Amino acid sequence: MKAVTVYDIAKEANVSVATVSRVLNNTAPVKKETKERILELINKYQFQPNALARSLIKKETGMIGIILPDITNPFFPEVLSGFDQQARNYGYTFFLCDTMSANIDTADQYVRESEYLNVLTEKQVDGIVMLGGRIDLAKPGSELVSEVLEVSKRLPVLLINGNLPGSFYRVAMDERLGAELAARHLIELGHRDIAIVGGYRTLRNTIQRTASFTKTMEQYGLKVRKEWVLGEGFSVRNGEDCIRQLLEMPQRPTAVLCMNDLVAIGVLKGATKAGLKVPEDLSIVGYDDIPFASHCVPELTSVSLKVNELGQKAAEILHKLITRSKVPKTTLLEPELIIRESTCAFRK
Amino acid sequence: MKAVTVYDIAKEANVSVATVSRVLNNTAPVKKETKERILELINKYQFQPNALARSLIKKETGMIGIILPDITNPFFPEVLSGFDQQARNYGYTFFLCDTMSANIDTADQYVRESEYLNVLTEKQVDGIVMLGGRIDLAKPGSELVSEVLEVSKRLPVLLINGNLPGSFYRVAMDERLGAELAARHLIELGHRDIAIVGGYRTLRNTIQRTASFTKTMEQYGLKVRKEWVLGEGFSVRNGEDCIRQLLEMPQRPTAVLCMNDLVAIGVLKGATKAGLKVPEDLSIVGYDDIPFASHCVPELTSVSLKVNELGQKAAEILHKLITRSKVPKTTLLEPELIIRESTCAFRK
DNA sequence: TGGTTTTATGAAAGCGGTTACGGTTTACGA
DNA sequence: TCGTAAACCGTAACCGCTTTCATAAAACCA
Repeated sequence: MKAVTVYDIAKEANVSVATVSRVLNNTAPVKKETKERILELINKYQFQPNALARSLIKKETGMIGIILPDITNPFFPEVLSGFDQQARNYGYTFFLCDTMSANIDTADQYVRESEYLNVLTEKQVDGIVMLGGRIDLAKPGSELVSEVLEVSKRLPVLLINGNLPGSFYRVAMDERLGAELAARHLIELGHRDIAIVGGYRTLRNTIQRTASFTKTMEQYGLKVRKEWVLGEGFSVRNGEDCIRQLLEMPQRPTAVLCMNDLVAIGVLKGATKAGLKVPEDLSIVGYDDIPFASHCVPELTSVSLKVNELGQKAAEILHKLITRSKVPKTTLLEPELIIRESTCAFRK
Repeated sequence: MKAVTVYDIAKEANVSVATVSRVLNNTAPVKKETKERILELINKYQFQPNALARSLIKKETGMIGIILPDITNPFFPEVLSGFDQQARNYGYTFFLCDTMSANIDTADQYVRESEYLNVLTEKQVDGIVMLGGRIDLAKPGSELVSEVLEVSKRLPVLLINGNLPGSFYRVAMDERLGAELAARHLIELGHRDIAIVGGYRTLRNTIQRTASFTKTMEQYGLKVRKEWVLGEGFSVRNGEDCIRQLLEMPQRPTAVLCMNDLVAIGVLKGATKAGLKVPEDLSIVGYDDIPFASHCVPELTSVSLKVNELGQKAAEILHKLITRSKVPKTTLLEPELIIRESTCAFRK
């Protein structure tokens, strides 16, 4: 069944394709009865203009690409949801590009990001959002970075929570503030012995949070023990590993700051299994405030990134970039500490 | 900065665009040295063929649309992940179309599905997957159904877990088997008083599971109390509501089958808060086996839909449809009961 | 060696829209 | 009544690629 085109409509309406196009786009005045005749035919044949042809000449597609490492991590759907809410208002549709589904190693993931960058530009997307993944870890001058830089010359690229300030447009959370809020909260509850677990020691957010947390502690005259800063990863499993290690130490912390909620859940799980009561024996602060944070037992105190808002903001900024509005290189959002049940005052 | 085109390459290589196209697609023999010269230029200018132009004439885009209600529900990312793993092998990129982000009411959602159907066909996607949402609830003959039917005349449409067998291609879990497995498990643990909570009474999966569960019970000479079949929804909140209601009844069940894991988590949460021990005082079986099911305390016994596999299968089938291979109208996958810690033998 | 196939390439016609340009009408004010 | 601006509409070029058709040269075969 061949699809109907503007030519079919034009012929049957006894007008030129130009006129059809004009009523389609409301781009020039058309006589009322002509317009109605055309509209009727459009309706009759359920005519749908071919977006490819239109985009080809208009040089805009209304398509955006989002590259992220793993849609299975609940953090990302939340960002996506916010992004979608906002992007929809601008009429964008987006490609979801998952670079990690199916547990592949990071080298492969590097290739994936690169591949997607290619596919997306070939498909002529209006803009690209990169979220997490290798680009967050990449060093200035690395191959991936220069590739992204190259792409961003051709079309808007926005990093969410990305690294390398200055080189790229990015929207991110104020990591320092988040860690500071967590630190203040625990310190004010009377905790002195606090561990920091999870994350990657080479990742910007982990570094910044750790630094800020330490700094805040120091402002209160407290120290963070080196051996209590541990973990390499963002998974539940990682949290379980960490708490096991911590509980084996001669000196145990009374509170733990986790680099994300999955890790926090792991810690919670591990601690509970080891017979500890949370929060009485151990206070836990998560990070990200994913939806499940409020569904744990006990409900998790967590630094809320207002992730949804992050997504919304990203869509807003990307749209500005696409429409060539002035946009600051970096936009920071303020996190908020959501105090729930997994933290309480330290009791001797 | 204007993008480089086949013409630019052709001119500089002293050949026609046809030849460039031929080396690009390996579609006809080209003299070796000519080919090399062209390849070099392609590399030199980082030439990327415009996919729009190509798709316009080839009548295939390598793009797929996935319409789902709420990416924030962890069930969907898991399907997506599986879908992606497989779709990638075929070279597809996909649009994520969320019809519910931002908590809108269902009427609005109806419009969204319809809108996306339009947008996707205009963008000339090669196929569409519909997953959950209104189409699952729609009655034969309803406006949405006839619309989807109309679309599916033009391009392959695949329903995951969809309703209306016969009318559409669909891949789904064997709901009857899942409920049967859960029933058997609980019955063999000695439970006699079992509640069924969550879901929507008008939804196929809820109906089928309830029927199958009831039937299995009857095979053992047991009955399901009417007042213990309750709940309208798939949220944690809904689970909490249900368990509260159940605990207020004079007769309490000793086990609960939940229509998904979110509901199960709600039940777990509510029961724990009410001072019950899970599983000693109450056995809970979830449904879906989302990743978090294994992260709860206690870890959740759940009917595993092997959701990832569902996604993979969907991609496989959609690809077959796109390439016009023979495909059965309905494909059923077998669920599996994952026994963890939230169920145990009934003790008087 | 002459005929046939295969290789190698270009010219040009699309794919399905949008839009610049130009030519008629019609409307309107003086 | 006439001049000018606005309304209305068609022709044709163009977006960037693929593909058919035709042609010429090279390779193969008897």
